[in-house]
Amino acid sequence: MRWSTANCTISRTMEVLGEKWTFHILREVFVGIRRFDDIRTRADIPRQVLTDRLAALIDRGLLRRVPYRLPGQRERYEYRLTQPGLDLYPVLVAMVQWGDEHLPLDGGPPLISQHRDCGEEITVVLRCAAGHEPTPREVAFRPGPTAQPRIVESAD
Amino acid sequence: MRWSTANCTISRTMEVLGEKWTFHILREVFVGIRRFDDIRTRADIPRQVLTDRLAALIDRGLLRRVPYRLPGQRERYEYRLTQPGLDLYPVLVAMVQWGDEHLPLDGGPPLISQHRDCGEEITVVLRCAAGHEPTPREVAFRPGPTAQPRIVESAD
DNA sequence: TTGGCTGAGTCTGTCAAGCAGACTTATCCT
DNA sequence: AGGATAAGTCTGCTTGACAGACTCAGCCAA
Repeated sequence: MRWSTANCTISRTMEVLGEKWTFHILREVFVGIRRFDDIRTRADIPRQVLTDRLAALIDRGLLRRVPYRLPGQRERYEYRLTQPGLDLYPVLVAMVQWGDEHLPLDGGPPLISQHRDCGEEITVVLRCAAGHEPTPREVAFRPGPTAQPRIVESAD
Repeated sequence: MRWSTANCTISRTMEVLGEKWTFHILREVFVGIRRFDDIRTRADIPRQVLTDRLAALIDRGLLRRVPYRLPGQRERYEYRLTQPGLDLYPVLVAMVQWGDEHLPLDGGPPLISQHRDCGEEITVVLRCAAGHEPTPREVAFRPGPTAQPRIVESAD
């Protein structure tokens, strides 16, 4: 394949999600842990790093700060998912699914995602526009409209 | 929630996939780029880092080294996905899907995944065991069998 | 009204990791 | 013998991760 990957979607996505603690933070927020110290102590993230990552996630529009106030406390902020953040759900579920299969714990998974309405467990499946559900081997990548021919440096 | 995340599947998965260049490398291998220098120049990864990541991915069982020989060249090795590696396909597709939606390029995506048999585009969908296809908001996490009560340090 | 508590940070110094650029190695071809 | 090539290793600089201490704002109780 003679296509550049300079503008690849994976690269652009990893710009936003690619740093070490990002998914840990998103996991916490997804399960309902929204406050700085709760996230920090549960995920065991260094303060500085958490500060930086939260700022980046807000900057990128995946989280937003929402004021809250505990009785007898001053107003503080908690972190909630925006719609773009919520849309990462399939990524999280796919990762958990992979981890539960390939890095299993004795006794079963520590965390299960379920359909709120019926309580049944949730998985991700691959599906093509024609309704088939291919296995990974039945899938291929092809260049899209904005694929760029790769620039090969000429010898000089 | 008073559950520890010390053994969370996301943590265990990120141990394997969480470093900066890992997904870039997997992307290359998924699209059929399997050789050291091809991966390095296309993804623009420092040599040292690529060496380290490939070794880690082999160590974790996501890639394997396969000997090959170009005409008039000595035998070398290329890197191919193992079954656990191939099983990451839904994660990659979910990430690409998210990126194409939330970090779009003018003119459309640079890379499209398609069903090999029918050529139709592939997406991931969330589905529960009862056959529903919930949106992210209709989904919840709950502790599984190996969830551990969180240890809260007592003040002393 | 002073002093302490709490959540959410910032500051500082150390140490590991990322990275670029040069060098190495093994094999093949001419 | 000399050159080409793929796949590395080596060296040194720079950036980021991290722990531990410090800060800051508002609230409360004495």
